[in-house]
Amino acid sequence: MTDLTLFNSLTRKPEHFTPVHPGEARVYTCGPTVYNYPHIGNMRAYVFADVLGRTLSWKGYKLTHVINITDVGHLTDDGDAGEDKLEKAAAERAQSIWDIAKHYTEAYWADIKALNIRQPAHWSIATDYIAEMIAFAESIADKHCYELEGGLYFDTSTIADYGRLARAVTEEGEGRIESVEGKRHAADFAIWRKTPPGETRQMEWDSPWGRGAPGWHLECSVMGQKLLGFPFDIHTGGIDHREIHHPNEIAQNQAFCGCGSLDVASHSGANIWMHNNFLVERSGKMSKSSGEFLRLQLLIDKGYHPLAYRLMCLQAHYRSELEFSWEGLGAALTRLKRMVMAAEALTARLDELPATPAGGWNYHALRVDAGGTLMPVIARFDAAMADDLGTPLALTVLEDLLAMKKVDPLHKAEAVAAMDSVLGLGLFAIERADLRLRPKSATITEAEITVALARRREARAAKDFATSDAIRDELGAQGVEVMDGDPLGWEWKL
RNA sequence: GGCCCGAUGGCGGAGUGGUUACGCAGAGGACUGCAAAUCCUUGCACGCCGGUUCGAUUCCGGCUCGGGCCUCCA
Repeated sequence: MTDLTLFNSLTRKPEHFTPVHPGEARVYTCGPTVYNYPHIGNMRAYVFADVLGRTLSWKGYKLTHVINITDVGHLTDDGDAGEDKLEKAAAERAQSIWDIAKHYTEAYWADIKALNIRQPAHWSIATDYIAEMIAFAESIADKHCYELEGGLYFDTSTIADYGRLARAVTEEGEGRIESVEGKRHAADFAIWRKTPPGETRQMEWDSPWGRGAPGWHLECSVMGQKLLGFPFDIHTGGIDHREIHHPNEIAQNQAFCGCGSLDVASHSGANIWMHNNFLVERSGKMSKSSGEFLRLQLLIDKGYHPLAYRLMCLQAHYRSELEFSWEGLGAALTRLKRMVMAAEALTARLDELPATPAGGWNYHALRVDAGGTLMPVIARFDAAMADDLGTPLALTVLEDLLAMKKVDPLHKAEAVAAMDSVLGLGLFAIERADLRLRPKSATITEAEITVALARRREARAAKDFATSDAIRDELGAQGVEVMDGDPLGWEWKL
């Protein structure tokens, strides 16, 4: 078994994974701010975090994964002149802020489920930790913070190596940020924001610095510390967080730990910081503020199975940008279909396999073919995943395995189940037929298709090919492709 | 303006100092009344200019182009 190597954004180097607590892996993932629907680019971050978690399980670690839900404190801009995203959404829709948060949290969870992302040990909701946030802030206030009209601010000059994760000093720049009056350094950020005099917010709490709400960066520090303890093993998030949010989170963690230098990585709160790159779309970046953005549900409405999108993510390395296109999604769907069909041939033997171990298959749990003929291919798969989550390569190994002839189907079924428990494509959970989603634009029902196909079968039996071809053309005009040699018989054309 | 990335076949996307994954699309074959689906086989690439080297797509420098961040974003 190959040692697990992960790329640490803090050192910008691949590092061997050594758990803080032997046999355990504790992972914190920056989750969504629930003021709007997640787009598919957002979801790439959770597919990545899920694959990381599954790989840690595969390596035999007992995983504790936390994903937070930000339902307060995230401003529309970082100049502190912005509004809270949740408050803004609530005002615009004349809804309770709690309803807004609930609605979008549930939409997010639906996407999580559709993408076969495993449930973390905790979904930590920011507003459940207000008291802890105040306590955390109090503990660092004297040494590292100062109070202004607007609230409590973190003085970034009080800690060493500020911004090291970002590899950039943002002190100067073009000065496009409207600076807050009295801030000592441009990079200083709000720990606690006071509600402006005369205003009332839907979400506000009393604190030693007045009635108000916590700063966005504070939440993650507090929930990570509370649920996983400092230092925990891995902190993940989108690459955008590498520049502002995570450096600020690290600064708070350093202050909390009473540590200075970042020479010891654990002083940042986590041993390894990992960031997934963006999903990009040629028409422009995936930005929520631009209005239009791609939701997973749109993909489904067009007839693509959500797991085709998961496969699309897995085809690229998490640290590479990934280009989204409908053609690319279609390619992933076709690839997934062929993998599912190859796996279907093995399902008859699944009952004979040992029960799936808690937490999924892992390298040590393989027993049917231990030391046997499939170990070389399993070792290749393991090496691919162990090398900083090499999913593109791991996929090719899985396909090699699926194509192998003359191997014991039972052994093969176990190996496929094991690899799939790492990649999470649900090869044994979905069937070829499940991939035939009905596009919303379809003008014909499945019942009508069945009737037409029955008529066509009669015509073919009577060797009346003119009629049978006419029926096929009619169906084709309605977006239905007839496939005589296929068990399904027909498919939607995308 | 500052900081940072990238440039691989038709598209997507790995990887490597010497034999360049893989997927989709394309081509040929099997099968089929035909077509599709499926299976098998297969053609096609490392931005430009220098340097290091026996040898560079891979290392170094420059150039061109593209992208990201320095407002919000995974």
